[in-house]
Amino acid sequence: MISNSSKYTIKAVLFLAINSSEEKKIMVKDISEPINVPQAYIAKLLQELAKQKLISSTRGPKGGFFLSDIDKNRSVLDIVAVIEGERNLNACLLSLEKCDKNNPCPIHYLTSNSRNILMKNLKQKTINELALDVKNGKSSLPL
Amino acid sequence: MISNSSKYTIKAVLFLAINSSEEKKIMVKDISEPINVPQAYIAKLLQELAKQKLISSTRGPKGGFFLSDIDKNRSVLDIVAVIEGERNLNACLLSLEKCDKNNPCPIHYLTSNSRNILMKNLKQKTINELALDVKNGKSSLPL
DNA sequence: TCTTAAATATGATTTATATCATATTTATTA
DNA sequence: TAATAAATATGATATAAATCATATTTAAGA
Repeated sequence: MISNSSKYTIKAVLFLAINSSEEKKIMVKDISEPINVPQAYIAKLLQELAKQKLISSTRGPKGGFFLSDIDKNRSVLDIVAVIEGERNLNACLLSLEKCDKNNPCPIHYLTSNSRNILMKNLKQKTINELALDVKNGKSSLPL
Repeated sequence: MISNSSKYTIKAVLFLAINSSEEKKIMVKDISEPINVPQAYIAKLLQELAKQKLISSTRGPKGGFFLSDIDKNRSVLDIVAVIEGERNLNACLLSLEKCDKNNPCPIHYLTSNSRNILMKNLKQKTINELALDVKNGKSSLPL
């Protein structure tokens, strides 16, 4: 359900939230090293996010990636959804076929509450809040 | 975190729980078709479960797979753990590195409660209970 | 004890995901 | 406006997961 790509992406976006701003753009090579993800790989992921307007970027000298205020107020789910695609996110963790309350598969009730909680959490939390947690020592890097 | 293989395996084991017994063994080919999983693939998964003593089997004519009473009282988690391996199960859904309450990663609290609930559910529910749900119309096949 | 029907063991192939490489476009600055 | 430094676009390669193929072992029954 959640791929490595999503994890890498969250790392990178969180790094941008903590370290970048409109005035302080960061190059791919200066992101990949501290978050410990291959440069070419995270570049591809960040490019996709930029294309989807979830993060910001400019080309050329002095260019790089950064988060605008709008970007920082995106939810973690927004990020994950772009990487995973909506369909994968909406599939149950374990569930066998399309199923719902009216027509539950045998393990629907083993997975649905867990899944709903995860989705709610990811939807409520903004990138900015994640960054604040780190700054306040509530959670810790290195990633 | 949870692979296709686990889903297929749950389908097959549940099918066995409903349809097999010590006296009524079922061949791979008669399992793969109704649960809609390639024969050679589900064969490999069932063989692994048999090796780990989570399901029962005998070779030769009149042979096949079946669930003993002990098998039926295994938890869903027991099955999934064999297929996924313990390490993958214990990794957070999204989490970045090894993290826990004392040293939470930035998204630890977005994922841990969801994960704990899933694990608890999978651990509590037995194969037999799943089969009963189907028989009582609480959940529905086809898988 | 021979034949047959089943699981088992092993490994090959395919497909998807992750990773790497490179040419192109764009923005800055001299 | 030329040189440079960055993202972007595209596609190639490597690795892992899923799927397929086949030879071997075991048990039943004639």
